[in-house]
Amino acid sequence: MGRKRTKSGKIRLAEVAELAGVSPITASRFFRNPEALSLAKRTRVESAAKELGYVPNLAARALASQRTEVIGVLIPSLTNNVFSDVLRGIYDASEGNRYSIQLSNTRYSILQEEKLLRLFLAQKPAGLIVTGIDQTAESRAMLEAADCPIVQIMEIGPDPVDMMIGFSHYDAARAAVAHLFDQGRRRIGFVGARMDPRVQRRLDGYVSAMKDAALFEQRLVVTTATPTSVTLGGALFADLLAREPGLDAVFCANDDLALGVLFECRRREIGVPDQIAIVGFNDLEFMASAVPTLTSVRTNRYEMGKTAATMLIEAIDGRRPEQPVLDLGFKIIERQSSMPRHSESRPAASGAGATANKMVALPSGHD
Amino acid sequence: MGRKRTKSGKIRLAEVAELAGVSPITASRFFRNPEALSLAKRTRVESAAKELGYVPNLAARALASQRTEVIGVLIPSLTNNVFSDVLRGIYDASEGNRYSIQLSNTRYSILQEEKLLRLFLAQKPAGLIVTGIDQTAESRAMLEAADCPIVQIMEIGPDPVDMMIGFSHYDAARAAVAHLFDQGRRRIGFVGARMDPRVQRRLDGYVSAMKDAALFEQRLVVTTATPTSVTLGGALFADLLAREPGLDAVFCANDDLALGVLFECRRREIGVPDQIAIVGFNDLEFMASAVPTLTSVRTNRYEMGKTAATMLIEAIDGRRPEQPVLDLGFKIIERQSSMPRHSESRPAASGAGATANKMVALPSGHD
DNA sequence: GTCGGTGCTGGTAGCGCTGTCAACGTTCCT
DNA sequence: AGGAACGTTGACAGCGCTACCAGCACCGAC
Repeated sequence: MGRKRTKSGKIRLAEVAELAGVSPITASRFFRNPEALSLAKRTRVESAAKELGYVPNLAARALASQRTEVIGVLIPSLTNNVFSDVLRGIYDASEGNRYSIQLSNTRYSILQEEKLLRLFLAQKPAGLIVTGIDQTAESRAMLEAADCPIVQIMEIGPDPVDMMIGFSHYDAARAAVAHLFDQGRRRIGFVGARMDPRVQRRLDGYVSAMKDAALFEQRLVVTTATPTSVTLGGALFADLLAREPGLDAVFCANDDLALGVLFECRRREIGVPDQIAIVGFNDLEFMASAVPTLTSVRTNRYEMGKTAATMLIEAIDGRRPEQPVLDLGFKIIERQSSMPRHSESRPAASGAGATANKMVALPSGHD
Repeated sequence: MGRKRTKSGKIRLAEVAELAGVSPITASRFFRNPEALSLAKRTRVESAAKELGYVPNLAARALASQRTEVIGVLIPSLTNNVFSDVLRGIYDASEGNRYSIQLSNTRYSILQEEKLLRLFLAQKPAGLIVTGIDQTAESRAMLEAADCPIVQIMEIGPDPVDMMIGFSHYDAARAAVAHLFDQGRRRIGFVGARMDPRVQRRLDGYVSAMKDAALFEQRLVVTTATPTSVTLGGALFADLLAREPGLDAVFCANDDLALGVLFECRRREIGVPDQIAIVGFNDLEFMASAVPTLTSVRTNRYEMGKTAATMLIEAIDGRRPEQPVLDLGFKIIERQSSMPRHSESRPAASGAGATANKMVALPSGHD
């Protein structure tokens, strides 16, 4: 392989123990439960380990202890910004403790998820983070039978496998539509892509809110199974507009689509919000910076990942949370794109950068 | 933990061997090197394994064989879109074979990188993917001494540790500036954030191109160590404009900044490209969809990740690539934002969505 | 003074798999 | 026909660590 072959710089636990003048078992305990040692031995082992640069062999530990210190994470996409925030939270929370993250991408396929789950479970993970609540029956059964704590993330539902953290996409969508009603909008379109279960529930929320107001029409809904993108937002909006020229607002299932809609409006010289209001979903960073600034539903993605991993680790360590289901909520961040029609839609020419920055500094979404 | 405790559904290799009527070693070989078995035994072991639902115990395998089937990946950011594309490539390439990805986030700190490297190396990974060429001396030494193939990604340099795949950020930046020269621009500003080594090399490329044309001035450069964002792009551009009102183009170190600049121009009613041309870097999806569409330097991020992982796995399996350093190149994707001044800057009102889509379908950047 | 409890420590015995090497049967060559 | 060469198989001996349980010292309680 062209690479040097080291003798595998093996410093074993036994060597540490020898240098410290204790038995290997005592040394082992030092790494797993230092409080169980007398102070004298603890310091002896500690300095011996440091002196030798000892690093435990995880494979041996896993084999002997019949469990790993791996947290399996199943997410449906690596591309979606939403998941990169969640992941960052998970990785941040797992830092500094002994657990390591094993990530797998289900690509929005519950069959793939089932396969990966089987793989994970076979290695006896310390814990599992899975996305959503729509598993196959088989997956569900495996999760129920799993001998480790499990957190379902991204949304909440009535029947948690174990723990659960997220928010109601249905309620969030209803709130977004209610906001548009408040702004005097009536003919509100829905634009959605990928149509995974969570987007579907956003659609359901939109439909129910529209029906409650007796404003629902099927032609107001444009969706596709295609993965989301900014460009796609523009294309779907074009479709929507062709079907319903009297449109006065669009609720987009995510922010990329919303940005695409905004660009398409600009292309067609449709005033935002004067002619059409736009509301996105997730409140990605650019929403506060667009012109006009774009209203969105803020979701606490980083916090979700971080809390999920923290809860999971606590549970692994035997400290189960008092509250296994956590609703992180959401927050409508009202910006220019959904202001009432007669308000001025464009900010003063200069100093607008400051305006955008001010939007970013709005009260954070931890509701 | 409130979870059922299974008896740990252990089907050992020995049981498979017994059912198949062979020795455990033969069964073991079946999973590692099936060609070494006679066809009869191979099928016997195969069906026995399937019948019992055998899943190998990776910990035991790692312990006995003194090596893992883990590929360590060190990247500086989980937030940055650029890395999510690279990661996706890496994960895609690692699918279907027996290697699993272990990801760690250095957060743009080479000290953190060194720490993580030490951690990884202690577990004897099968291979390593590290970002960039700017390691600490200590890290470099560890990499040199490592007993596994290593791929450095994201850029190429003169002194690979082992394998290397990327492109020259310096050349790419020079090409971007040359493109702006071609379009008749002279007072070209540079906007950069985070200023990690690769952004720094883009700046170096910009500076050298500007100096070659005797057009360089320090005040044309605005940078910050702050992490990048769309909003930040607007703010940095505002700074730049205050320093140099005669500006006629901006080269942005990434696309988020470029989008921020575009929005800021819109806010200030500065025509793009009539007054100011904008060029971004990476060619994220939204660049083709913005209004006007935004010129960018296309980089082959997904391919980079995928190829890196593929090369690495091949090398692990003993098939080292003939060419250990791979330059994936880049490509200037010329769009409206950098058209010459006198051309019409806005497309026809309708059908522009199609235009944007056409841009997306341009010949791919495999130079 | 003996007893049981508590805190700490150590010995024994694997966890499930694979590296090494020897041995076997078969084929091919001379 | 004999032997070497090859392909295939199996026995043995751990990999480095920890679970389990026993043992020791020391304590206070009866």
